[in-house]
Parts: sequence; structure tokens; C-alpha cells
Amino acid sequence: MPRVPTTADAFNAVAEPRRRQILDLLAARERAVGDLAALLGVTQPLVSKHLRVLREVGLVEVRDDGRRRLYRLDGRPLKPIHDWVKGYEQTWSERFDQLDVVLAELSEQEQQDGSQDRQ
Amino acid sequence: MPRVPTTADAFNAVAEPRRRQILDLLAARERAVGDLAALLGVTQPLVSKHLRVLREVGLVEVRDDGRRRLYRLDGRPLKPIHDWVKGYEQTWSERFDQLDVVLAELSEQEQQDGSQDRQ
DNA sequence: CAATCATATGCCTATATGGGCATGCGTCAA
DNA sequence: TTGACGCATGCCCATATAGGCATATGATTG
Repeated sequence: MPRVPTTADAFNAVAEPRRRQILDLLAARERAVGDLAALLGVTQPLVSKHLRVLREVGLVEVRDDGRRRLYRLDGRPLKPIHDWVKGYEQTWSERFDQLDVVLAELSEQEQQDGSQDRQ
Repeated sequence: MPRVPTTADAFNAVAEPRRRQILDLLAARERAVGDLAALLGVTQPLVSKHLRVLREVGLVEVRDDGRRRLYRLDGRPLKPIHDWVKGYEQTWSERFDQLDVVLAELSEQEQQDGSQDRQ
């Protein structure tokens, strides 16, 4: 079985760095396809394809403006990612706590024996 | 150019649902490969392959225990995901605010004209 | 109407994935 | 020592990408 399609959900759509760049640009303001292509320094068809993926997972919406198409962000599909990863937030802050403990122990030892042979 | 490899970063490693399941299990406690396979209802080789991906992006660590190998979670590589998606958190809460505004306006209109022809 | 602009889509390639299956390798127990 | 166990890895397949290029479709302007 092949990999989960990029259009399966926001997790997969956002795994591609270029698509995150596009979202980051759209976070500031609504933009046309050509503008995005110029800002990213890539070809227009490529941007259109990425936007198609983002549209299929609901991360962007389109609006017609003459012969241009203006895309704007819809961040709601990102919420599941936020919710999932938030459950792990304590994981890396706990590590900080552990580091604090280690540092405290080191400092304590230094005060006790004043040893210098530490890197 | 093909898709970004799953081992490129946590974004891609975690895009696969089965790998998120594995992390969710490891979040509770350290586990052996066979236990994970049994809990997920999949074959052992498949779990080993997913664990390999997770190991390559630093999301799990291994420890030898006799003829078993115990895997445990390391959530630190998830932090970039958390940081990136957190920047969009206001995106969907803003939408709630907008919805509140709309609902308030509707409610206000109803009080003013008492109209019933609303869906 | 003709020419131009903005965008979407089609075709092409190389690539590596998730899963199935068989097997190799190290560890333990009898 | 021999067997069984636990795990990793190899090979196989179908699939769908990201990107390049050419072109079709639409809207605008002259």
C-alpha cells in the first residue's frame, strides 16, 4: 500500500515544506497565484498544484477577481494537528525539568568538592 | 521530484496515522515491538519499519532487554510542529469570534422584527 | 475581434512509500 | 547443543507524489 495521500488530511498536506511556506504567506493576507509564485521563486503551475492540495483539505479558499484568483487561509483544519501535538507538550518541558535537576546536582557537587575536572 | 521522505523530519514521520498510534501508545509507557504489534493488530515487521522511521527522526529511542527491544518516546522533535501550528491558533478562534458576532446579530434581528421565515 | 494576461491541467519521470512475505540474527531456556 | 523466541531486514508490488513543460481555458484590454 502506498503512502497516505497528501490530500488525506492536514497532517499530510502540511508535511510538504513548500505548502507550509504558502500558508505562511497567506496568513498575512490574501494573495493571487502569480504573487505566491514570485514570492516563493517557483513556477506558477507548481503553486497551482500545491494550492489544489491545500484546497482539498480545506486549508485555503479561493475567490475570483477578474482574471486572477485570490487565495486566502482557513486555519481550521490545523486544529486537529494542534490538539494532537499539544498532548505531547509536557514531553519536552519535562525534559527541561530533568535537565534542571541534572544541572542542580552538578552545581551541588561542585559546591561540595570543588572539583575542576569537569568539561 | 518525489515526495519529501518520511524520515525527513517529524512533520513527515507523523503524517502517517499508524505512526501516531505508536507514539500514542509509547506516550503511556515503554513497550516492546511485539506488544505494539499486538495492540495495533498489525504484523511485527510493519511495526519494526514504522519504528525505524520514528527512530530516524528522533521520536523514539531503543533499549535492549534480553531478546526484546524496548522503545520509548522522545517528544522533542514534535516541538517544531507545535511551534509552527501554534502560530495559527488564533486563526480558528477568530472564526469562533466571527460566528459569535453573526449569531448575536441574528438574535438581535429576531428580537427587533420577530420574523419566523428563517431556516 | 485579436492579443495578452492569469490560472488550471495534462503528460512525463524518478522516487520511495506501506504492506505482505520470507529469512537472517541474536538471545534465552531445556 | 538444540530449539524456540523476538526482532530487523530483504525483496516484491502498486501507487502517487513534486516538479518540469506545454497547453487549454477565461478574462481583460486594445
